[in-house]
Parts: sequence; structure tokens; C-alpha cells
Amino acid sequence: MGITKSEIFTAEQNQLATLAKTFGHPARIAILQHLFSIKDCVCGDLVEEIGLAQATISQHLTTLKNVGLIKGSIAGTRVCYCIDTEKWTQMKHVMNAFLNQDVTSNDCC
Amino acid sequence: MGITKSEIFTAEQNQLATLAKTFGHPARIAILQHLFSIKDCVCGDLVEEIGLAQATISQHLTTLKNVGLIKGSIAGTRVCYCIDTEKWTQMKHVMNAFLNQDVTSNDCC
DNA sequence: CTTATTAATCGTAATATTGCAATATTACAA
DNA sequence: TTGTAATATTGCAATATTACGATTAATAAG
Repeated sequence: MGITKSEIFTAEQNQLATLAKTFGHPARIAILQHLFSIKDCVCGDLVEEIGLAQATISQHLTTLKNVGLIKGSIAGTRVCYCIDTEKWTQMKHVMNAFLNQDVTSNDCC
Repeated sequence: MGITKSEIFTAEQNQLATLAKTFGHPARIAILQHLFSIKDCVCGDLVEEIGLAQATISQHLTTLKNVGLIKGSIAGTRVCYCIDTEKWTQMKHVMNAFLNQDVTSNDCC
């Protein structure tokens, strides 16, 4: 039905899924990589940088802002965005705890 | 339009997004966690374990199999699934390279 | 004040995802 | 062979996501 049955899963499982879903689009990956690479704010040149329409970029920025991974500040006509380093570190711990699980097994399959 | 413009992004960006998208549903997180916790194959009890219909679980298993994170083997009427440890390790490196980037910045926002 | 610039929001179209019932398939057992 | 059990596939309905043009809101520039 397109609707996820979040209520049958744990808070941890839903949190992991939500975070992962945020990274589940190449445009959002590209935006984050750009923010990392310039080690500074991005004020407005994301549209040409990524190559999607302004409205689409704005939508992806909102998605990233909603999970808290980036924050923005108004600077005149422009809006500047950067990584929320504190939130990023928190997120990293949650993801790493899941990804770096001990993978040793009986290798039965 | 619901269709991602993959062609304007790098292979790395698309790979990261595809991997992340796989983790972007709590049912798939739950399946993987279960496989980790028993450190063995799961042969058939996932439907009651997770709480979704058989058809739905099968669909999520197919998704996980398609990215290669799990592998299955037929055992009579049953199908046994387990983590593909080699693929998991590969995936982990790709994700970690992205997640563990140096987050220091000018903190301008 | 008027105009230009920038970004958010709205509306809409197209595609994707989720979930399940029904059905098909496969393997085993009697 | 026939019946049963387990899983996959199909078909469909409902919701979500992606993308973009048009509009709006806010500020800056003249």
C-alpha cells in the first residue's frame, strides 16, 4: 500500500530506517559530499552544482534539514547550509553500531 | 515524477544511495538484525518473527538478495537465508568511507 | 517605489514502494 | 500419484517519492 507499518517495529529499527532512507537518494549524497568538500557553508550554488531544478534541490534540502543532518541560516537573499556536525556524529554512532556488527557466522548457506 | 535521475550522478553516489535505500525500511533492518542475532541461517520463521504477511517478507528478502547482502540456499521445502559476510564487509567499507568523513568545518551557520 | 534575485512552497504528473490476497511453484511424504 | 507445506510470484490498491513549472515571499539594488 506504500505505507510502512512502523508500529510493529522497534524505535531503533525505525530510526535506522529513517536515517538510511535519508541517504537513499544520490542528490542528497551529492549535497552532503559537496558540503564536506568545501568545509564551509554553501550559499546558493547547489542548483548548478547538482543539476536538478531549484524546486527539487529545495525539497532535498528540506529532507536533510528534517532529519537534522544540515542546518541553514538566512544571509540576505540567500540561504546558507552546512553540516550539523553534532547531529552528524550522533547519526554516525547509530549507523556504525548497526553496520559494524560482528559478521562471523556458521556460513551455512 | 518518482524517477531518480541517476545519470547525472557519479557511480559512487548512486552506489551509496542504493545501499542506503536497502536499509531504508524497518522490516529489512529487522530481518538483518535477526540474522545477526542468531548467527546462523534463518529457515522459514521470519514471517512470525517480523509480523508482516508472507508475500511481503518474501519481497523484502528479494530486495536484500538483489543488493547481495544476504544469500539463500534451498533446503527441502524451506529456503535458508544468511548474511553474505563478504558482501557485508564490502558494503561496510563503502558506507564507512562516507559516514566517517572529517566533519570539522567553519561552523558558519 | 520598482525591479531583480534567491529560495520556499504549491500544484501536479509520473514513477516507486509497500502490503496483501490469490495463485503458482517446488519439494517432500504418504 | 496425491496431498501438504513452504516460498515465490502476480496483480492490485494505497501511499510515498521524485521532479519541475509556476507562484509567492523576502531581501537587495537601483
